[in-house]
Amino acid sequence: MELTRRLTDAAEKLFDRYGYTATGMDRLTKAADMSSRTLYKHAGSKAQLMAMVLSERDKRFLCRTDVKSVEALFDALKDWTATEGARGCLFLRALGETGGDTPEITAAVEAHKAAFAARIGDIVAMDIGRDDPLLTEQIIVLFEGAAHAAIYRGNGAVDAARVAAAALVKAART
Amino acid sequence: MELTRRLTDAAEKLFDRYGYTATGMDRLTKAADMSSRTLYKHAGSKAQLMAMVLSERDKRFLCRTDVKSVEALFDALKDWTATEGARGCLFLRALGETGGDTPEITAAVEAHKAAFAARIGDIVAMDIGRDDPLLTEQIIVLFEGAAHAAIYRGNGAVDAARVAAAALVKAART
DNA sequence: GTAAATGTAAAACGATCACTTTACATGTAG
DNA sequence: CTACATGTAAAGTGATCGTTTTACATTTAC
Repeated sequence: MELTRRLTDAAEKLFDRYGYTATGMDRLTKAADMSSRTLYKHAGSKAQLMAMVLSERDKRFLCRTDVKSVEALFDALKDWTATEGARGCLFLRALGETGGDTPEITAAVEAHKAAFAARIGDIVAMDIGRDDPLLTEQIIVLFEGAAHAAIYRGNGAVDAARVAAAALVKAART
Repeated sequence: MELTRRLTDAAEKLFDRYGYTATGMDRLTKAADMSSRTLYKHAGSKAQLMAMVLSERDKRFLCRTDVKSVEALFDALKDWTATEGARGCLFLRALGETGGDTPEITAAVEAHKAAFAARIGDIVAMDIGRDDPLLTEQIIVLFEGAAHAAIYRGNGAVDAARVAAAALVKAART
């Protein structure tokens, strides 16, 4: 549906820019250019709308990080922040704003983070030719850290993360 | 003032647990056991209250990370999450919830992150005997990443970060 | 031709928001 | 004795919250 896509696209921008709780439904209806009746017919509730937004974002993230090396992963992160800005992980922010008390949101965050961790594990395995749980955890930490440190440190944080990741990968390969 | 401390302590817990925007003033007055009149006399506004909370938290953070080595830094992080839980950086969460549009909060976050980066720089310098901007940036990223990945990966994220940090420090020392 | 589906605009819902005010109690300093 | 500072409880401020409803227009399908 074109309407649903228009809604989730507008909602993602507003939630990301102003926060989930601080974004009111009237602002959402205006941005998506639809009546509140239609919004509720398509989304059900504000929490479900956020869950839809997170699900779309998860898909987009997995597309953008469909890469074969750890270095390419951090290039992808740099692309992301360049095109969409660096405001931290929208999933963790939504979880924090709702205290984990909103089931739809909590479920969407858990699904994304599981997929994210699996994706990193795959990239690490492709890069060094075998599974490596510790290196995977370290790359997860470096990626998450770069995404959040970039908020106040800028691109330098992503660069530092990539260099660190490359050193760890090199050490793991030998 | 004992009252002010009682207020900021209660507010920090509520903001951390439920989020800044989702925490109402009546919940705050009840938790601090004071009238709203007294709350406003001491805090001025909700945004100023959050700024006070962040300022207190900044002090506590700097006390807890008054260490001399990078390894001790990650031990301190593990202590922190063990005693206070892992819900991500309250400063970045407050910034995200307000979209950077609340001056008192934005200022408190910037002050803390500047102090944090300086602290990491000091620890790195003490550990390897000289300044190292790249290593400092990498430790910032690892610390920030461990704090956020710990939300969904648990203590393993902090352990992985410490091991990675130790390897980077060792490489920088030789 | 008519009924269902899908949309709009706009009013109304009760609840809650951050914040202020009124009215009153208490201790304390000049 | 008085005056002020500091606190409480509770009602009231207008605005905004997420959500539902009413009333009506348009398109699609049998």
